[in-house]
Amino acid sequence: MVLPRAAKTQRRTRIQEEKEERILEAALEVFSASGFRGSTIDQIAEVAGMSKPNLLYYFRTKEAMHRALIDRVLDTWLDPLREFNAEGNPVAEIRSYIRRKLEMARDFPRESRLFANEVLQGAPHIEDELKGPLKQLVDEKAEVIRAWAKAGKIANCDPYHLIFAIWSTTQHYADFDVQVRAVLGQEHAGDGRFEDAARFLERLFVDGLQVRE
Amino acid sequence: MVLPRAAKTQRRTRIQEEKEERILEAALEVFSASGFRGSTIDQIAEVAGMSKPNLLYYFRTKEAMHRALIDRVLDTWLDPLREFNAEGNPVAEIRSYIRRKLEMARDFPRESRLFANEVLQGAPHIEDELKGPLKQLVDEKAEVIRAWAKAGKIANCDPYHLIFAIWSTTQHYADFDVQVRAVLGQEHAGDGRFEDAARFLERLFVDGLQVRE
DNA sequence: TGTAATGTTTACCAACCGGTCAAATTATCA
DNA sequence: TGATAATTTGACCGGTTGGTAAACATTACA
Repeated sequence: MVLPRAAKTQRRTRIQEEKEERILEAALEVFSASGFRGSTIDQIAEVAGMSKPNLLYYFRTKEAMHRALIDRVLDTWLDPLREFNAEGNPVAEIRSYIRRKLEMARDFPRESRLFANEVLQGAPHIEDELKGPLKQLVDEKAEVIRAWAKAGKIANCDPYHLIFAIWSTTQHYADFDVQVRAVLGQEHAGDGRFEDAARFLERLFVDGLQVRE
Repeated sequence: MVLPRAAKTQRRTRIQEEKEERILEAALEVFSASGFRGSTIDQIAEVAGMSKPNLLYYFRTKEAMHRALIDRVLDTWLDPLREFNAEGNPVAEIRSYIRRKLEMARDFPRESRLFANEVLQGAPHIEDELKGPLKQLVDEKAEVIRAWAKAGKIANCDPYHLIFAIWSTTQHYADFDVQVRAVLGQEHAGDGRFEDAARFLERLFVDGLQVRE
């Protein structure tokens, strides 16, 4: 009998886990570099070191691979925002949020580009995630920031646009890496630009959010 | 005789100008939404209301269309940075730069996404522009900012990362529009988010760059 | 060990895609 | 107006792409 995909939902064998892992890793590599439409199953198969039909044995369609990848990565991607703590010191919380986001841009640029590609092209596959879990989480943290501002702990500012500003400035170093490198030139070959960025951004946001007399 | 593309370089007829205009407009629409690889000539042809071979009569290849589009748009896109004036008041200059960039994100989001798509996927077609004209312009303006900082007119900060921060925060509202809308929800249906963003960003950068005692 | 389920591959298909060609149509201008 | 050049189109081509069918190989397990 051939009931591969149906059986999978019941119990996963060692082989299944290994292969699905390898496929998703390869899919991340390819999708993040070329976007959904720009990527081909053959490319992913080659990176994964498997044949195309073999990939399609584990994921019925290209879309299914993409979806599985999104689902797996989205949670991790939002972790830094989740750690945002209402009880902590506001300035320290914002500072460490920036730092964590920058570390992710440095260490997981493919994940960042995966979402950037997706959102840039109208988010055809993740609309629900944006309007659901993402919005919910941001609403919650925005409320925290608003409370801080009301209590006079930080300057009065629009919490949503603050979050957007932190997202955009930090993810910029992953998504637009080529541009950043091109502008900075050869002398910033290593990871030094991330430290420079951290210094600049922490200062910008901390000073920019200081309560003005 | 059929010498279409050769003749074009000598003098352009009314029809040629009109059609090339229509094609590039359609190309902007399609390329900005799907990236280079994700776009097809058929899509562009349909948007332009012309047949595919007709398009290829004016632009020999898909790449030629893309290149012509990039060349046409890049100059306009860098205009706000060019207007950055060394003689002006530093805070006012930065403030109006932010404002102009935000206006462009609002009024020309397709142009922004065109470049975002390109850079995100490794800038395969605009590498030269990034390392040449763009870097040159940024170097020049970075020097201006550095001089301001040295003269104590603004806080001491890395001028390159300041420019990156302004780019990323403003272009975010064009490139990640879907996400911004999803998070803000229906209540921000109109262009109000741009005014909120302007208020927030101007204040963030102005206060963040104030000279600290 | 045998056998049924799981995993892999080869060969293939229909749709799509970038691009060509030659014929047909339209504009230009002497 | 007529001839010549410029423009437009339909038919087509070879290569690619997402996906399938079925034969073959391997694993798990009674």
